[in-house]
Amino acid sequence: MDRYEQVTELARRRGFMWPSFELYGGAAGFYDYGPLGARLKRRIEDIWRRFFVIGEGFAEIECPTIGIEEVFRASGHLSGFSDPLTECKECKEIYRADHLIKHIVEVPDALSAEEIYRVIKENDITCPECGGELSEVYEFNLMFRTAIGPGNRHPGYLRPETAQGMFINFPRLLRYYRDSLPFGAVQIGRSYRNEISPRQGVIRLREFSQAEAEVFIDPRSKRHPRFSEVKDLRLRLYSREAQERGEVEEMSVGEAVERGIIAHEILAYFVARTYEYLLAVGVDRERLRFRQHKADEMAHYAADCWDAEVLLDRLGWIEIVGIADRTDYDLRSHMALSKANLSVFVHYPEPIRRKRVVVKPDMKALGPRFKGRAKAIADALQSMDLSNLKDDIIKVTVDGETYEIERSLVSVEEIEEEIRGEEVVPHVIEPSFGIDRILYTVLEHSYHEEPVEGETRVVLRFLPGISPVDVAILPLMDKDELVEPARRIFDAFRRCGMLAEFDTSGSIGRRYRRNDEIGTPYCITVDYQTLEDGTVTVRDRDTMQQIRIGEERAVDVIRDLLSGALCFSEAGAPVKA
RNA sequence: GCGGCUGUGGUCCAGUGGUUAUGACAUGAGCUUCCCAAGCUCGUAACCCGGGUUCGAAUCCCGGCAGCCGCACCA
Repeated sequence: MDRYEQVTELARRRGFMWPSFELYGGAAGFYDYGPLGARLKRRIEDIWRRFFVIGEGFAEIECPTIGIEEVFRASGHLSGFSDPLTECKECKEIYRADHLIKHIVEVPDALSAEEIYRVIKENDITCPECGGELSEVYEFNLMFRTAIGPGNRHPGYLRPETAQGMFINFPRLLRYYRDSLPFGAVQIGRSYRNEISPRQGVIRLREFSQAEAEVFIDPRSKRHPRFSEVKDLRLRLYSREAQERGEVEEMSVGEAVERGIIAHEILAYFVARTYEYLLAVGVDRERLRFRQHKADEMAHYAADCWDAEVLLDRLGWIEIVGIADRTDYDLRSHMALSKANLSVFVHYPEPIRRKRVVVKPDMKALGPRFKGRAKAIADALQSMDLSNLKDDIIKVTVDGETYEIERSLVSVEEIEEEIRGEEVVPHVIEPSFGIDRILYTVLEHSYHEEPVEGETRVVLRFLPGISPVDVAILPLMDKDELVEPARRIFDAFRRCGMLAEFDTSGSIGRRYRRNDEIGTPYCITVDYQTLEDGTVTVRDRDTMQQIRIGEERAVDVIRDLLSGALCFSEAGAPVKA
């Protein structure tokens, strides 16, 4: 059994996660989170909120998971998110149809399925494996399609990313942020991709959870005001050049920007915050690196892109976060299709005063004379170079026809104007997190086995605040005189909103092991001494050491231990082994 | 999707064309003043699904589903 198997087996058995629809034989690409997994996921998401919603001040929104066709036409998912496939009629092998005609057509991407099929036919292309005849080319789109309302007139698509919700709400968000850049909006939610063959448990799912931030910035400056907070963080970077050499470099974020390894401060800032977040949920620093996309693997619009990758036992280096500079691609696409103005008016610090020469056609005269064409002619006059306006008769050509205008009908004035700012289309920096992959990584990186008196102890070393259960309350034995005070303590925890478990079953040692296996950081045991002096023991998951504290302090001590305000060895009197 | 391997209680695994399908661990009840998976008693719990062959199928055959590995795919 390798680590992947051990972790997934534990996860299934103890209620973290398991394949969906097991009752009916299952369906690949779908996973359920059980009682512990759902809590763990919520905690991972809540820490994400602490970083990006609270820490960065990005507003969290929630949009439908079904989108209408226009959204995905603009985003490019309708055309670019599908692959043209063809199948060999003999050996049933499936090929990317566009790959088969690469040597004939320069840009196969531009062709429709029918056109690709025609090229295949005309060039007698056959199955590369067996030489058999190829089937018609069909589009396989990775988006799930459905119908909105009865009939098929309004197709809907399950969103393949949460990002579009932020883009299409840009005007509302901009108003919310009182018309000023930069600002960010985030969404945590489900996305859907109809993967051809999902594998590896929760690593490639057809329905998965993303946490995405879209940070709208002024494209004229890619500096970040809080860059100094992160510039000394040292990260493992696997840049394009480093990948050529095959070795990861460790350097500070500031150095990476100075040397031009990370494109700019803002991108680097979010790489750094991502690093801090991943450590905060329990990703192992030694098994984490940031890898830059190579030019050919980057989405065509992206200016630079860095993935956070983690090392997993069976699967190798896996992408768990992507941080991309999407430039203004998305907003411009939506502008083009929706005709809405998605730019922002940015004020200059000081208005710029500028002299300008303006051409003013005499519309009183031009209007009656040229009627419907007057506007076009006036526009043409205004866009003419001043040097052409010197003659007594000015010749203007509009739509192939030439008109003669007397010079007297055109006045030229020099005016001084004040320019207070300009319209910019914001660029977007997008940190995009795969929550399910992060959750699996946290499980695997937390998983430890250690020998204890000839037995193997399995411990999930979750960071405090991540573990699905905060504390377990255990009567030493299942006796009324011990159970009653233990219940009292248990209730106190519940009243304070902490996740406590109560367990009387089996020997005390067995219960400690059970809690180790699900990562409960502390166990409180009520024993016979509790009845005498009102103290209980607190046992630390990682060291298995114990201290004694007064029963009435239990809630406070555990809370402070979890928050890090208190250190275990100083929280109470040590218990002799 | 293709090819190979696999599918037995919650978990891991044994096994056979024929009565009531092994075992371990886990789990429930109980006993034991029990602090690191101890012991004892009793219990719960399984042959992936569908079809075929057969007097009889969990076992053989076919199909499906799922998992693993390889290929392809991975915006």
